Amino acid sequence: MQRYFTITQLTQEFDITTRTLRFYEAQGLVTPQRRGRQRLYTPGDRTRIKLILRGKRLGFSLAEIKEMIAMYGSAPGEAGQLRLLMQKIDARRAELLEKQRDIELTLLELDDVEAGAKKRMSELQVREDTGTP
Amino acid sequence: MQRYFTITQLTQEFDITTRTLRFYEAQGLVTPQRRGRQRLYTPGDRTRIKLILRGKRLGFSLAEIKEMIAMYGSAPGEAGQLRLLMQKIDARRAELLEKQRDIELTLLELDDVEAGAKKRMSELQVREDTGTP
DNA sequence: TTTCGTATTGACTTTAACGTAAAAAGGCTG
DNA sequence: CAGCCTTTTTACGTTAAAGTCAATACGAAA
Repeated sequence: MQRYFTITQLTQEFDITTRTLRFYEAQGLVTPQRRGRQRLYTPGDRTRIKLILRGKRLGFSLAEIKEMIAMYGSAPGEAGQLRLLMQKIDARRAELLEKQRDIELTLLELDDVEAGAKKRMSELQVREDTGTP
Repeated sequence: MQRYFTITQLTQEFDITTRTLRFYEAQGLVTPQRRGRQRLYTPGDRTRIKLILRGKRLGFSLAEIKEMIAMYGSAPGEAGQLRLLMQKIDARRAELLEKQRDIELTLLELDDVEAGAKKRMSELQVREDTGTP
């Protein structure tokens, strides 16, 4: 079981560059430990990186992703803070649900385009079979 | 029934700026007609704008969105082109399905965070009730 | 016709998210 | 210890997607 990951290990695993990971660190999205000057990433850091990349795939900005990650690790807090947290959760959830609908619509449209393409393919096939020019 | 939309009508409907619409036009994503110098958007243009914004919400770049819109309106074409089109469709679909999984995971995590927050809220409530500091 | 408000065009600026290049610092390998 | 490789730091460059600003231009109203 591996305690730490080097920066190059992670860049290879996730297909990103060292520049990217250092940039994320500069933005406060990950804070790897150091052995001397070298960065050492814990499994926890690795998980955060996964979260970041997932957020990016969904079109969130690094600032938004930072906020979401902060939500995950939010301390207990008092009533007001908890209410604020729950508001943020609701807002994010609404966004994600909208994205879900967007995806469904787009998938349906892709189905349509594909159906049309298949139909035209089969028509071409018929012409080949019958020798129609 | 309205034949044309002005640029400001559309900016108000979609909460974007005129600069944005002109930029999309410069990128070849929409091509409104002109009356003199003034832009006139057809319902079809309006639909394309909707598609663009949907694509943006899903994190696609304008270049990708342009490609997808081109797929929708692609001419019949010959067998090779149709096969290429279907490959593109498959690739997009795969991307969208990945985004769907990403969303599901994120929603589950939000549920977790919310559950934790609710629990802490109720604990605070108990302390209030019992007068515990 | 002057004026007012809205549109257009072009140029320049900005922001996020990295890319690229240069210089110095370890660290291991023979 | 010299040579080589990787890593780090610093600084500047780049790209996409607009924002901002200035100079008109147009159409309608007064």
